[in-house]
Amino acid sequence: MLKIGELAQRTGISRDALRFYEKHGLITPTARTDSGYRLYSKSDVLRISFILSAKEVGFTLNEIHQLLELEVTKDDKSCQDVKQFVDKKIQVVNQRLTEIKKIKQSLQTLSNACCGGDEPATHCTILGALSVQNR
Amino acid sequence: MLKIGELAQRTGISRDALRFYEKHGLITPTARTDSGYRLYSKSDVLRISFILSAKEVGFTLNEIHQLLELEVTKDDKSCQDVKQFVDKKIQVVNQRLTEIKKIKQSLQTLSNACCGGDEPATHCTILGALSVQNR
DNA sequence: CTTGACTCTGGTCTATACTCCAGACTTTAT
DNA sequence: ATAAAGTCTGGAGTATAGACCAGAGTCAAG
Repeated sequence: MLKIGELAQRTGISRDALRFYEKHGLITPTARTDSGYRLYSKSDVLRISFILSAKEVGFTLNEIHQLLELEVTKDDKSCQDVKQFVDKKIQVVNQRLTEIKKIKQSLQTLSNACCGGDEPATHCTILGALSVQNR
Repeated sequence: MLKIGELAQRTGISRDALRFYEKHGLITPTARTDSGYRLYSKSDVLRISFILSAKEVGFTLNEIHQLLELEVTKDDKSCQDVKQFVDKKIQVVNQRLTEIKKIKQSLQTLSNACCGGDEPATHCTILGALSVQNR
């Protein structure tokens, strides 16, 4: 079990941020010491790394909270709800995937354009590179 | 040439946001009318759509500003700088791409897990699905 | 030629996601 | 056993990305 400082170091996020996430229901330490110190387990580490990944790609803490809350139960009705919610999120993720690939292409084109590259000079700004993609 | 309201409608972003972007140097209207109304051209529309894409995938306005400022000149030195900056960004984008693919996989696994799916019940939360990916 | 829709600048306000104290308690190292 | 380092709660402060409003000017239609 890790104390908050150790977890902070391991995940590269601040203690304050960890407490902030807790306050907003994204994570709860697995246990507390008698004196009230937070204790985090391996699954807490996994949870944090999910939060970081999701944040990285543009989900808000609120959305991440919703994702983490998802749990398919035996109840058919709630299952349908979850599936619907998840499928909507998959669409969002797909959209995001497309956008980021376009941006990557643009950056790549830009990187290749000069410094001995053989691309014409019109690619020499990000927008130039982008509009090449769009043709 | 479009007035601010028309551009807002076309891009789905508010007038206020457009003026905000202008204040922070992300975009400048191509022209102004004698009375001071902003006038936007086609390239402004392209610029906006780049800003939106980049925002979508998690770049801050500040980073987007840097991306838009990039311009490879004839000067070799500045060219090296630009290439270095862009290559760093490409790494970031690649990282983001990996993260988002992992998240997509997890969502997909979750979506398949129940409602008649044949995945075992351990996949029934996003973290369950994610840890399956990690195996 | 006026009324309603649009735009201008400048300013305040809000939500999100933290960061940074303060004052008190706990743990660790010497 | 005491000093330094770490942790606690609660609250104030900050950066980002706008939203919203006021008061004034502008434009298009009837």
